[in-house]
Amino acid sequence: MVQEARAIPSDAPPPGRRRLSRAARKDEIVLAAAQLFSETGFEGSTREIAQRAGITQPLLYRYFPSKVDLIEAVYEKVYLDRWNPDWDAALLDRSKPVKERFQEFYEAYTQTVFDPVWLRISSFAALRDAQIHDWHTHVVQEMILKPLVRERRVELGGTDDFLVSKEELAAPWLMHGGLIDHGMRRNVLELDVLEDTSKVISKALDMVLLLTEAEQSN
Amino acid sequence: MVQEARAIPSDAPPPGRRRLSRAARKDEIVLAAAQLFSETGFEGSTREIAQRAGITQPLLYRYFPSKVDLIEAVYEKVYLDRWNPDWDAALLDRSKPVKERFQEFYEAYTQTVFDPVWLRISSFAALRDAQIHDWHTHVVQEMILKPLVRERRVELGGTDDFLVSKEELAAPWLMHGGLIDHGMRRNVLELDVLEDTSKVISKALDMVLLLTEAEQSN
DNA sequence: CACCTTATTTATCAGGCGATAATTTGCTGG
DNA sequence: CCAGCAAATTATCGCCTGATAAATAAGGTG
Repeated sequence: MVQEARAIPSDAPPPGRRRLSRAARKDEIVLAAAQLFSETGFEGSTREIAQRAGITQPLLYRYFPSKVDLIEAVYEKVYLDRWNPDWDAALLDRSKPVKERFQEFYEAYTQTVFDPVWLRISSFAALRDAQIHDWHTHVVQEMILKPLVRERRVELGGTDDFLVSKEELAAPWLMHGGLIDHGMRRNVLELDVLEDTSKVISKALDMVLLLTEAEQSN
Repeated sequence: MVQEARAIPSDAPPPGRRRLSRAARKDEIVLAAAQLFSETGFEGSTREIAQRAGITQPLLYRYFPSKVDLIEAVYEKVYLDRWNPDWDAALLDRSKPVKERFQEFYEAYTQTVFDPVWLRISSFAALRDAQIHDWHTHVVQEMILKPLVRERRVELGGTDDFLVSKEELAAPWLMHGGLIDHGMRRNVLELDVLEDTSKVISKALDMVLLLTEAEQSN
C-alpha cells in the first residue's frame, strides 16, 4: 500500500487530517480497536487499528502506554455503559406481571447486546481472561437472574427475603445462556433466518416460568 | 512408567527420544496443538506446539504443510469422533419416554463435551471460522434437536412425518445453548460449584417438555 | 504575526513468527 | 554388518509485531 497524495481513511467522523482533542482521539482509537478486535480477536495488530483510526501507529502509544491498556479500554467500552440504569427499577415494578416485565427488559437488553461487536468481543474476552468472564457472570446473575427468581417467587405467593439458591438459578441461567447463544447464531453468524427475537424471548421466559410453576406443585 | 535417563517430556506416550512412526508422531503433534490452542487460541505458536510435543519446530512441517493445515487437523480431532454412533438409535428408542431417552443422551454427550479443550477450541473455532460454526450448528440441529422435536410430537400423540419448523426448534435451541453455556461456566471457568450436571440436564429437558405440552393446550 | 505547547509523524529497533534448505542420525531389510 | 531411506535437527530467511526516540507541524494565545 503506497501512500498517495493524502486522503486514505475519510469516514463518517471528520476525515480530519490532524490535531484532535485528547478525548476525541482516544475515543476514535478505542472504537477502531473494538471493531478490529471483534473481527480478529485481541491479536489484531496496533498498525491495523491505527490505520482504521486514520492515524499512525506510534500515536497509539501517546494515548495507551501498552497494547494491554488499550485492550482494557476496549473491555470498558464494550462492557460498561451498556446497562441502562432504569432497568433495575423496571425489573422490580410489581404493577406488571413478571412475564411482561422481563419480556420488556430482555427486548431492550438484546437490542443492546445482540450486536456483532459486543457478542464477539465478550466471547473473546471470556476466553482470554477468566477474570472478566467471572465478573460478567456475576453481574448477570445479580442484576438479572436473581431478581427474576425473587420476583417470580413473590408472584407465586412466596416471599422475597430469602437468599436465592444455586438450584433456583439453574433454569434462569439456562434461559439466559440460551438467549445469548441465540444472539450468536442470529447476528454473528448470519444464519438462515430464525424467528424474531421477541418470540424467542417469550418462549425463553415461558420455559422458566412454567418450570417454577410446575416445581411449586410438588 | 518412566523410560530412561533422557526423559524431558515424560508423558503417557513413550517419552521417546526420536524416530516415531508417521501416524504416532502426527497424533502427538495434533494433541499438543489442540491443548495449546485451547489455552491461547489458534495464534499459539508452532514453536510452542513443537516444544510441548517434544520435537523441534521445523519437524512440524514434515507432517503439516502449513499451520492452517495443522489447525484443520485439530478441528477434525476435536469435532469428529466425539459422536457415538449408538446415540442415533438411542434417541429413537420409543420403548422409553422422551425425557428418559434424552436425559441419558445428554448425560453421555456432556461427559464427552464438557471438557475444557473441547469447549474452548470449539468457541475459538466458531469465532474464527464462520463455516465451522455453521457446520457444527447444522449437525447439532439435525442429530439432536430435530429428533427431540419429532419424538416429543409423537409422545404427545402427533405424527413424526412433518418437517420440523424453525419455531419448533426455538425452545430446543435455547435449552441446548443454555447447556453448553452451563458447561463453559462449570468447566472452563471453574466457578463456584454449580449443582451437578444431571440435575441441570433434567431441568433443561423439563423446560422444553413443559413448554411443548403447554403450547399443545392452545 | 510570532511563539510555544503538544498532537502527530518519520525512522528505527529487537524479538517472535511461519516457513524452507541443508545436514545429521536412527532404524530396517538385504 | 552395512547401505539407504526417512525421521529429526541445525541454521537461517523475510516479515510482522509491539514499542521507543527524535523530528515536525498545527493551532490557540499573547
